[in-house]
Amino acid sequence: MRTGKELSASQEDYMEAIFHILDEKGAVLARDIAQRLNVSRPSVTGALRVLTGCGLVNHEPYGIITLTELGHKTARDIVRRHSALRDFFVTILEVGEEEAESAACAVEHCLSKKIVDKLAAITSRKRKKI
Amino acid sequence: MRTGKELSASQEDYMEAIFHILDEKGAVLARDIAQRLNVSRPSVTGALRVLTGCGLVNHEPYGIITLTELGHKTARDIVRRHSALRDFFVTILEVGEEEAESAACAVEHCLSKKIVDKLAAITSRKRKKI
DNA sequence: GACAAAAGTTAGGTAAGCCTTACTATGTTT
DNA sequence: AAACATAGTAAGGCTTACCTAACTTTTGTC
Repeated sequence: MRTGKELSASQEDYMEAIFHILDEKGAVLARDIAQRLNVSRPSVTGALRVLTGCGLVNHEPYGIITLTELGHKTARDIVRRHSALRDFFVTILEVGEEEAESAACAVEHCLSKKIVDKLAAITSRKRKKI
Repeated sequence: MRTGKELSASQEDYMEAIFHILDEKGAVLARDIAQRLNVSRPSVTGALRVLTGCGLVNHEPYGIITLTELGHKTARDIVRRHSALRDFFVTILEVGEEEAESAACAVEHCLSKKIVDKLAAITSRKRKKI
């Protein structure tokens, strides 16, 4: 188990997907992940193995897919970061929803928590003022 | 010549390096690029071939290295984007120079011109006020 | 102009990270 | 127990971006 290792962009995408599917359906099938990420099932299997190895996901072959406590925290952070960025782009930069979303996707994997937090602070300051 | 193709992050780094070396020394050796990017000379040869193919660089084997008009414009944009981001991080987010620099490096390859321009506008607005 | 040093190129290889198709295994449902 | 949906494995491919070793070209110096 390589806990603590930095996740790659695509690994973060998998975490994000699992988090959302869990949220929306209550249970996660590998198939759902594949569909959501536009990826083949074997790719999902591979990703799950790695994420399980990192201590983020609970998963045994043919078993159910859940997030560990650490995984849940991690995924929530990733999702928050994503939202914070999208909100910043929409609220502060005033770009369209769609562009904001894709910019958030692109950037979310390369900014530190510190910087994202500062961006979020700017967004919420403006929201309070208005 | 695949003009118009998006550059990868490392290709942008090469462009940036060439631009800076040209600016500082007036002429570019593959060696200088290698040194600056911490890369082997063969890697530079390969990158130059691709960038030449994209119509950004003028270079024939054993010949001098220059930027095409398009290449110059492209490189200048990349450099501007980099500076704009670093300035935004320093001036608006108030993070340290070093962190700002590395965040700029990380993000510069994934944000649209439009968004970077908006960030730059925020920076210059604040600078005028203060 | 010869020749050594410096610069550049070629050839061949590694590694990470993705992805795929085709096949096999499991497990659930009737 | 058969059939069907779902999951996993095996085997392999592609791309990007590097590397080293060895060779070629250019350049600078006597």
